[in-house]
Amino acid sequence: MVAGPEGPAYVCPLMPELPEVETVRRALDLELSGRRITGVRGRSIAMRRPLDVEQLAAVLPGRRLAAPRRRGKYLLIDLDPPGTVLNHLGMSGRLTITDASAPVLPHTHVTLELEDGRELRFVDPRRFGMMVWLDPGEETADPSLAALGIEPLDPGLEDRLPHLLKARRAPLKSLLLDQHLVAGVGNIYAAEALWRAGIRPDRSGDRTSLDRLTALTRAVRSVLADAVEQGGTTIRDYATPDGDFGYFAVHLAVYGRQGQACRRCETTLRSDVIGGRTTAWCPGCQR
DNA sequence: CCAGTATCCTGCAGGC
DNA sequence: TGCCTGCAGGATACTG
Repeated sequence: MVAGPEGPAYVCPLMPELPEVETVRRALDLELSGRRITGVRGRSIAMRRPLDVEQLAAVLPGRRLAAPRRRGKYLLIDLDPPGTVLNHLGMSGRLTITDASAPVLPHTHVTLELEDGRELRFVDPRRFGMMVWLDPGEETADPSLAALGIEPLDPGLEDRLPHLLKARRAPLKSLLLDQHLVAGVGNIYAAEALWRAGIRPDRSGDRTSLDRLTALTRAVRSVLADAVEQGGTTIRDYATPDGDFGYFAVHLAVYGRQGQACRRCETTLRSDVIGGRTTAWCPGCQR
């Protein structure tokens, strides 16, 4: 996150879910709050939502970055004079803070030039992410944001989520990934939360007791909170120049560990496709 | 409304 | 060695 003379500085790692986006948010807050944007470079392309560099270039220069916010996996970068850059990292998106002289990574779609000689760059090879401008007032009506469910680290999750899950027939794994119910859980932390709660990922919501759904809800919160804390550690230590950090610092129990022994019961972990997504789990202790 | 599937995109791993 | 295929995933459009 710090723009050293050597080059890139900060990046979001693989597959950004809530903890990773929160880590990026904190980095932007620490590094860029108050900085003025002096220019915008890039080329308009098709992304999750169309990337309109001409529009960004028309509105951003002259504005200052304020404290960024996060909603689910979305990053909202408020500016002054008011207006917001709404950003989603998709699954391969990165935001880097670098000196202007740093090498430009492939698939750098937008570069924001800052008054202090640094640059904020949006890099996203798979283009599943997005960066769009929201005029003041547009945020409340934005279709992406309006559809989002409960913010999982906010109070009230335990009161509401178990009942939402209980009302649905789909596999719990699929329900945790549904951003309309709870916003910010992705494939990795959904699998981890189910393992922590000892619940099979293919179990349907309505066939699970409220007590167990409450335990799952608490597991969702704890796995996200733990990962945020890990990211925070990484922030304090700063990222390696190539940005490889994040998941390596997190102790994953099941994701990517199929074929290996469960850390709780030694059973060999397996991997199944549930709701179209690869899901690692333990047939020994997830019931 | 709900559940399930296809789709976008590139990089990488595995097979031959 | 090199090409080809398939898979990975978040959000959303679509189908039944």
